[in-house]
Amino acid sequence: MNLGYFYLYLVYPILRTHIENVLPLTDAEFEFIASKFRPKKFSKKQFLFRQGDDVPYVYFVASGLIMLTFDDEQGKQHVVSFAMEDWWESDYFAFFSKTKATMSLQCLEETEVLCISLEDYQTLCAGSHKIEHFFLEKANRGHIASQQRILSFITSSAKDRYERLLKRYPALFQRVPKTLLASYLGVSRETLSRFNS
Amino acid sequence: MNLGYFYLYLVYPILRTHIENVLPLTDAEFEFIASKFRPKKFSKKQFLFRQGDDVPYVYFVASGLIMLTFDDEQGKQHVVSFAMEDWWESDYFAFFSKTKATMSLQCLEETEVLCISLEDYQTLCAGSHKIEHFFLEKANRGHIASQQRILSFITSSAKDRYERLLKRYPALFQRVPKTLLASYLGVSRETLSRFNS
DNA sequence: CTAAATATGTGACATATATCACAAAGCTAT
DNA sequence: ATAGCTTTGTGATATATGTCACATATTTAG
Repeated sequence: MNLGYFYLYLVYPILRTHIENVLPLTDAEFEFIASKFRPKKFSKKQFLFRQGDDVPYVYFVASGLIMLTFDDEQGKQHVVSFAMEDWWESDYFAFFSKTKATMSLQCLEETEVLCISLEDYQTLCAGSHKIEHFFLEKANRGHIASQQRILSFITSSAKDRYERLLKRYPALFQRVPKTLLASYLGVSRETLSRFNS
Repeated sequence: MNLGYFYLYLVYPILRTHIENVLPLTDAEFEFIASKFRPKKFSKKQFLFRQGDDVPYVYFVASGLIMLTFDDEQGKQHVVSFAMEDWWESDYFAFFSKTKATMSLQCLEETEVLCISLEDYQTLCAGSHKIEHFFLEKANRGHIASQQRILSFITSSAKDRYERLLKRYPALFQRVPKTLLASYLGVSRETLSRFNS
């Protein structure tokens, strides 16, 4: 299979650049990796999967914006995380344990992803020390980022969390309705609105 | 080197059992792994490292109990996590990026650990596909656990978080002062005390 | 272009939690 | 056994945030 094939889809070079930020790859290595990823395109509001579904893939977001949400017993929706260009997302627990999703993954904009199944993920890791190392690196960074977010819940008021988010990801405030940002921050929409005054 | 050497320290079999919960190992493989870990013992209140120090190791807790804490600008201490028998802990960001610790790691009881340096960690991963896979598995589970905890901050009141913690880790309430549990839950000591009535 | 749906801002009030102060109980080291 | 430190509980009060209600602005679909 010719490497050129993958470049018909603009998403593949984005993945390659993303991986090579962590470690360099030969063309052959990338071709092997790319052969395990499938491109998919979703429209705004479409679900990649819903609570209760199987979780067939881990997703690499090449363009667009998606959110991971959890619906509680009272039917209230909570935003667990956003994922934009260059981020990985899934319900990792359900994906790895082959259980049903406890969360939903939904598009906030038209979004292009590259996705990989558990089987292909395992084949890839077994066949390439490098890519396994890359995924370890990503998992560690994800873990660290989560710990930072936990710390912000323990140490900061909602207003402080809001201001830090605004500073770090100003673009989010243009792209995401305030109701969802409020949910992500763990406050009511009304309280978040009042932070502006 | 004889495998028996490692078994002079009771901590090594604990590590082996722990790893074999994820994947089986031959004696030779475990010997290689064990050769990279050093046993250390700390007394109650002793610091494994403090905010501002280098973070020389990742720690596997064989016995005892430690906590990861963060001191904010006002000098207030916050508990980020507890780690008891069979858990891994460190300031992972500082460890991997070789920067100074943003958190402290301190013993709540006399504690025995096995620790590994970044250099040995990398040697281990480069030399054993299996152990790299094991660490990937751990990192993923850590990431998942953190996400669960974030979810509990977004969706639940302090009282609910308290009750869930009590149910899941009843032993903690015997082993850890309430002030520290309150900090871990992100509430004041007084509020936590009132949950009992 | 229009109607409906969605998103946002704000007042009034309820509730959860923090803070401060103090006393009692339990540990710890000599 | 004693003095001092740490831990815990609880009242009074302050503050942050949630909830409900409604008006207005903005976006979306036909």
